[in-house]
Amino acid sequence: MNPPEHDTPRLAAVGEGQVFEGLNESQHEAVRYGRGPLLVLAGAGSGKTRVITCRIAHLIRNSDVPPACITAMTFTNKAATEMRERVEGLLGPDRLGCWIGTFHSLCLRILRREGHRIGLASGFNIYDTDDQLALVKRILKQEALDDTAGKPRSVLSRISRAKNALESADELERRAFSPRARAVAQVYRLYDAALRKANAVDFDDLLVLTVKLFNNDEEARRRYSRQCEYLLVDEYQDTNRPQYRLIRHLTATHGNVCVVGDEDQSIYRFRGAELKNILDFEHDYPGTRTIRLEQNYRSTGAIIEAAGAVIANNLHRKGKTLWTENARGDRLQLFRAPDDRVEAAWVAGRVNELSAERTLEEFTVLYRTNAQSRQIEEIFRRERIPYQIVGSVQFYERKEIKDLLAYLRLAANPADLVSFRRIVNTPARGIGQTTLEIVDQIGRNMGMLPLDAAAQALDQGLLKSRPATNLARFVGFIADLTDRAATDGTALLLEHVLEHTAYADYLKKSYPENASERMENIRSLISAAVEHAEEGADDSLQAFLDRSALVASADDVGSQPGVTLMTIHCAKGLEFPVVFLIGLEENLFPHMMAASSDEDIEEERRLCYVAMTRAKEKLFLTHARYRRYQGTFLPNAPSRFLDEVPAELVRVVDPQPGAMSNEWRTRETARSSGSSAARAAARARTSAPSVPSQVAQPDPGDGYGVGARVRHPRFGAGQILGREGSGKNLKLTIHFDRHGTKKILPAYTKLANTGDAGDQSR
DNA sequence: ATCAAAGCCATTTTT
DNA sequence: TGGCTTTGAT
Repeated sequence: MNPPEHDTPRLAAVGEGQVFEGLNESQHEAVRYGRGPLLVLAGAGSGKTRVITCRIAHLIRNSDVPPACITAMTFTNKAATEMRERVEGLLGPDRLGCWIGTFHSLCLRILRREGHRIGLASGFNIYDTDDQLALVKRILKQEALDDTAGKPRSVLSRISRAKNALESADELERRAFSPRARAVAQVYRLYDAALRKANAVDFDDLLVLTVKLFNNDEEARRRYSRQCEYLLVDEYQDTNRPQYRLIRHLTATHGNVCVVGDEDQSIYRFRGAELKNILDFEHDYPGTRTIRLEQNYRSTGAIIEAAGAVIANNLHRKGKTLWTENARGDRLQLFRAPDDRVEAAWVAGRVNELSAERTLEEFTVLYRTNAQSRQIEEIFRRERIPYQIVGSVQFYERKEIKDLLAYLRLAANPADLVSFRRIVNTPARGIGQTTLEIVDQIGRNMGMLPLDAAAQALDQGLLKSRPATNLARFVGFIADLTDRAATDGTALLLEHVLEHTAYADYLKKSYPENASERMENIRSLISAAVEHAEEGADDSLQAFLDRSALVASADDVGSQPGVTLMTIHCAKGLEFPVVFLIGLEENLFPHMMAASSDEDIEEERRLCYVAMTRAKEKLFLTHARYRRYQGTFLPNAPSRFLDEVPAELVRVVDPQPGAMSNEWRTRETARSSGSSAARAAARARTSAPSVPSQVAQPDPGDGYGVGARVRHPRFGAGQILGREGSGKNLKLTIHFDRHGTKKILPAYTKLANTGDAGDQSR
């Protein structure tokens, strides 16, 4: 397994020193390690990108490995770009020759070349979630399965889960025991058939079909294993089953793979990431050398210690202890806000205070759910603090962009049913439901593609004259577009679509509020097309569409001036001098939906760990005792994660008595002094600060205090949100983890008290 | 065909 | 609470 030529790097190689410069001992070992499986457990801020890039440079420069045998896989384009640039920085501007890209782009490349071997037609389009959803909705409606299978979103997510488990529709059906599961399996089968018919693949398919190819085709497998003779995988903790299989296939002949990851930063379980991939790596690849990168170069000692104490509560980990030579730094600050407005105001106050000596770009506000950005945005606008929100609506998900691209996609692939449907009457051109139903009918009965079916309907004179003219014009336009695609560049095609459809007028009419903004987006799309052509790689329409499908966000983090607001998920891989982590409350973080299983709680804790380790110098934590959430104003106990931070690392800040928001004040005075909420608030203000959290609500003595966790014989675990009446008439509003919110009379139902969510001290 | 009212329902989302 | 989809009326 260890051919001698790669065992010892050649010392005489030019620039060897440069490749190794400044690496610590573990990093150095990881970079120089020869052939065979290598697991690099890289803690947050431990320089893992550096290790990967240096290793690639070292292989090429010092070990004479041909670049064509090196492949590095990442999850994001951003990571891939950064890696490519850094390797180029180390090796000089000469052409790299090795493959550095995302899993999806690698698979796409393979499928474009080899897809025919598994019956995939060339020129397929790639469907994103939007397109998938459109297809699922169609199927549900057509088959009248809406009621049985569930809502489109949930059906789609079940299908996706099955795909990520490498389960076919047949397999899903075999172990489907409820009518609903059977219906889902049926939709899955129809959905896959519809995809193939539309000559399209979804994101999951890119991976799944590549695995299928390698399952069936040994020759292809061998060919690509050669390109992956030195395989490096980034963020291994986030790989799902197809990705795992893919890596196994590609390394079956040589077992030569270097995976880099951190089990403590795995936060995509909900998308199929399997933590066991990294936990079992040593078992899967016997003879693995494991190297831990535990020195953190990013954060202060206090931050590292605090984050380490939190993550130590997880059981499912390999175990690492992050340390740093950096100064201890300030203590963390914890602000206990009475409500979410005060919380937001406090964040704004700290930003204003600290911005005397820092630029706004050094701050970030992190939250668990997108909805939490609202309060922050409001106060930032009021205080005139510039901010930027990252990751809410992706550029390529905008309607105007998707519309325009749909024209090109249909021109490139006339089978693309979803694109056809999307634009056949957008902008409105008098092609209505009735017309489309006729076309649909023909398409299904005669097995025709949408455009052909439309032509057929016209030929047979099945349409009234007005719709017929309109439809004929549309079909003609797409045909014209297809012709032009052979000669014109993408930018020109887009301009043509824009002009011919009078899309600008459509925008003005349909979206008077923000038509110009949307038009600007279209301009950006056209610029992207121009740039793409200028890069000179592959100017074909397909190459542009592929890129549009796989390149997610156009706007990069930090590209806009101001404070950055984003979810914790979006923050992964980033770092900021000052971090505000807000909304540290039970039900929110850890999120209600994740309260049911230990695995989910551990993932939430990892999320908390990721958030904390983004901070370089200052870390502020906040929780609100009351929060407006989904239209209601509810109490929440402080997050259990707060209890896990050692008290001596935290300075607790309680609000000024007068610092309550108006709404809070009116509530407080409106209620009688005996009201539990008012008492809780009073207690919150006067209580001595301590890190083990206070209960948000006083216990009324019967064990059914607001915030308490209870168990219902039929609905299972839940949390008390409110109470009315007393004695026999006591009525509780309980949110059940699995069955939603219900009103329960404890006099009639036996409720078991499972401990107060507010008091998590173990 | 188009628009307004009314119901509905809420995590996270690298590609 | 608000954003999205469905429904109903013109």
